[in-house]
Amino acid sequence: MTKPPTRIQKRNRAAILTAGLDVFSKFGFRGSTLDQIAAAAGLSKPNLLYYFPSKDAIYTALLERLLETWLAPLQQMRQDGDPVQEILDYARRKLEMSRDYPRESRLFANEIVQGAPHIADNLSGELRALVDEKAAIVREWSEAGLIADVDPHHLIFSIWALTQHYADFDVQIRAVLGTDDPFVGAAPFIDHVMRSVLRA
Amino acid sequence: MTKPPTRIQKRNRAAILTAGLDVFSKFGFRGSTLDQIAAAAGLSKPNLLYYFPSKDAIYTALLERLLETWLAPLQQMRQDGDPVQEILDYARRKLEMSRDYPRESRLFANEIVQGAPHIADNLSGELRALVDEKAAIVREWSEAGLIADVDPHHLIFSIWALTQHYADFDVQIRAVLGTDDPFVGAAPFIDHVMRSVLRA
DNA sequence: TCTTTGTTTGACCAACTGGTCAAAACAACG
DNA sequence: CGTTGTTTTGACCAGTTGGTCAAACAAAGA
Repeated sequence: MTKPPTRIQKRNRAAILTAGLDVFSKFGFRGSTLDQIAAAAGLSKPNLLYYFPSKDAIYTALLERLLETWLAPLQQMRQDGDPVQEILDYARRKLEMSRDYPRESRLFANEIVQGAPHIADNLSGELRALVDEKAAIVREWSEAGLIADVDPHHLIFSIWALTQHYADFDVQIRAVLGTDDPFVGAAPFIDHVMRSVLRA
Repeated sequence: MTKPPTRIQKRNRAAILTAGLDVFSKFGFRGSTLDQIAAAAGLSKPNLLYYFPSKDAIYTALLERLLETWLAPLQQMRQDGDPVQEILDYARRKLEMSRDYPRESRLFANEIVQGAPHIADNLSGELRALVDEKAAIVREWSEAGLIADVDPHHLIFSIWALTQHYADFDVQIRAVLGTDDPFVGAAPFIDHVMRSVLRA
């Protein structure tokens, strides 16, 4: 029987997670220090460790919370509905995620690029199952001649790649474009790409 | 007047750079330790520091060497030549880079995702100039009606995203596909994407 | 008020990290 | 061989890092 969290617990846990997201997404797991996170959360380091047992626990909590929302855009893709529009909408939702949650995107990118040591199970479990399920739907659309004959898995990968790139490689894009907002022009371009690819 | 490197110097410097590439690409700059690199190179830590003055120097040397080869695929794109084929070939070369040099790709990805602290100058300098130059060529092709009317910068970004994704998110792709080789099927898919997008 | 429970902190620790240094070991060459 | 320059190493150091702990401090209910 676990006790309900007090006001202070709620506030401080939230502050720590926000601070952790800030720091971990910028420097990766090993590149981040408890002192940095504590400072960002406005707490002392021992106080931090009063709420979370370890650095790893903060990181893991963040990843778990992230994975929930991370798969939502794909989950919303429905078999009943206009195929092209469904895929276009998925790509749009995914791009919006990159735009609205770039820190989450980079946290995820850091984790994956470094070999996904904390979430390997999830990738070959939950994620794989979801992707396989949706890929089957796309395949049916293909076979029914409703969209072009494309590999469903690679189609999904291409949406991940195209959308996450704008959040993860943010610095590079801004440097090349010379703009402050890396997303300018991205939405119509990706829309055009997906439309072209799906055209039967 | 700098002396020419001895045999031993050549061998050890090369071993250190290889080891550094292995380690840095896996764990990022801060996540890697001199002990790891020394062990991977088969040297003691002080011996490592006999050849390179600091951890930073190894990392910087790697990045510099990398940037040279990293831009080559884009540099090879020529204005005289079939537009669609030139862009297709660029995408193909870029994908081959990801397949043949995944460690380099991840080293680069780690650096960029974490804000490119070591190569920010390069991005807004050399890289931007090259991209702008090639984007101008693509724009001319568009305006001449030789390819579809697409934003040249985003076209280049999409090639980066689509190709690098297979090296950088390697673990995720392998987990979802259940294969050992993340690149299976990637080449024809990307080819199809680019052809569709460029079709006028 | 007193007591209980929850919160915060300063001082501390052991392990690790990047880096130094002097001395030893080795290689090259006359 | 002996000398000279190169390479390697063990011992060491100061700063950082994740984490502990007892004690001080606040909240809140009885």
